[in-house]
Amino acid sequence: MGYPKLPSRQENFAEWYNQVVLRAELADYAPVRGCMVVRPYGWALWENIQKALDQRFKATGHQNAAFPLLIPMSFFEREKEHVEGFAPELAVVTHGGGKKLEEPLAVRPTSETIIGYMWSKWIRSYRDLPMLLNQWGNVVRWELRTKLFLRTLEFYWQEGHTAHATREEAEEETLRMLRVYEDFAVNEAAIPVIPGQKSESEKFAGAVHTYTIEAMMGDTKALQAGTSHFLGQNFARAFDIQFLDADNQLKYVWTTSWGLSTRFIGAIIMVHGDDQGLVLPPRLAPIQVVIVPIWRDDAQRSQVLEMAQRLQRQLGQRFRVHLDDRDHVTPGFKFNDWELRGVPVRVEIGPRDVANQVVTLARRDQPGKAGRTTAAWEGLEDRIAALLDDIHDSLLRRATAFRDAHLHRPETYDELGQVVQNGWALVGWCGRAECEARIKADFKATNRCLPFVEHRPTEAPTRCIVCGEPARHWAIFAKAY
RNA sequence: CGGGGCGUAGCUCAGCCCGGAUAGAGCGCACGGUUCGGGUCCGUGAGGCCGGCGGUUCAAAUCCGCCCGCCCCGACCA
Repeated sequence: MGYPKLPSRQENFAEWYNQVVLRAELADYAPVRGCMVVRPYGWALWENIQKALDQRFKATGHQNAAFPLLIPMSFFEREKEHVEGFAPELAVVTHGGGKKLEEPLAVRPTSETIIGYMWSKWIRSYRDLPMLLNQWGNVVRWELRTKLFLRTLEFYWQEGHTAHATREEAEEETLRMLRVYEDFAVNEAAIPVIPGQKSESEKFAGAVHTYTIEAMMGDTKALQAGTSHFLGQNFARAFDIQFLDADNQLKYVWTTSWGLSTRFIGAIIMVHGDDQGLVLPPRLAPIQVVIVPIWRDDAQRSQVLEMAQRLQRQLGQRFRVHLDDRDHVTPGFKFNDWELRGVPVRVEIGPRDVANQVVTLARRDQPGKAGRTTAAWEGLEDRIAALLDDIHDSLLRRATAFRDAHLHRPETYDELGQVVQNGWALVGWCGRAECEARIKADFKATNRCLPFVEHRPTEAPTRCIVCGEPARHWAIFAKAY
């Protein structure tokens, strides 16, 4: 009978997710609780994410660097809110080389402190600014409840860190990078996101304010898919990062940080996946085109394989192509297998196709007969290029329609409670933490963000959905990962 | 850390209540053949310290105690 079917997304979304990750061989559980191994297919996806982001970071003037994994414990105590936020989830090295260390070392949960420390040595003059750095690396946060990709004790990410001479410049940078994330999410991952500002209670520990891109998963829960923080002078003061400005005055720098992690892979899975498994956005898919040859006997086998290999070479010039020439599994098995792995386009070639100088194209976003067409060898590359773009567009359209269909504007507190059971609520909010806390306590929904202007109603909000006092913001409340 | 559940083959599980001899099934894996346009079929085979430690007993996967680990729900979170 082969493999058991995946649980459907409808019946058990959480289990569907786990099974997809494991069976598509994106990742596996590591021997330590809460840690994961990213398998080659998952890592290839991450590498494509890295490329797409890194290119954007370079284009906006950033350089990559690498700061160490181990940070003196005392660094975390220099910024009050930062230590309060991160102390509970620090992993600490107390011994080295068989001896107890004089000062324990924290395994970085994020690198503001060590980078701040280094900057205090490097930055002397306004001519040294802006300092625009990024690092690709891993961090450790001792989370209590973990889930593959979404929340693991160790995760991979990029963290950008910048220092500026003025507040305005730093604020601009914070928003610029949020928009870079938005552009990446939409144009590479086909994930529609709502950019916005985090409330006081949801912002990063040590930030003046935090911006986020929020994405709706297939079960309507929200996922913070990327964040950008304006850190003000908090870390500059904590680490004494001062520069001599053009006016000969000694000033503290203004800093930012922004990050996007392997969690984003979880977003890709949960936004696009279907009951057959993964559906990867074409621009990030490790394999964009898989060729499945079909034959009956040895004569057909050699004929079809030869053509399949030619196609592989030809298409390989423009796309990431894989030829599945395994001869111990049937074509039907391969169809299911590659659908599970989310490959956007499948090229089937059998004896009939060879005779007619055509192939059968199957698009992953439309499983079954609906997504199948016949295409001539002539001009196949252009045909596939157009198909990949079309798949990207339709994934984005589908995800946007889904999100909009589940983004509601409840009028009453009770309605809010209803709506967040299966969607997001866009409501007026007075800005007080008590009201946020009450929604969380009553409905398990949190304040995801105060959406930017293009994502809020044109009119001003009237009353806070909770207390009825005059509203100061439009806010999105939702259950979240 | 509080509440609930579960640890037997790579995976999913049966056996445990009511102790008994070489511990089973399906899938997966290996080999041979067959098949190949939607998860082929048949045969042969490999694979287990029954989570760990201790106790009860002539005898423990099975009964008792302690420990460890995992999953789900809460508190915490990229």
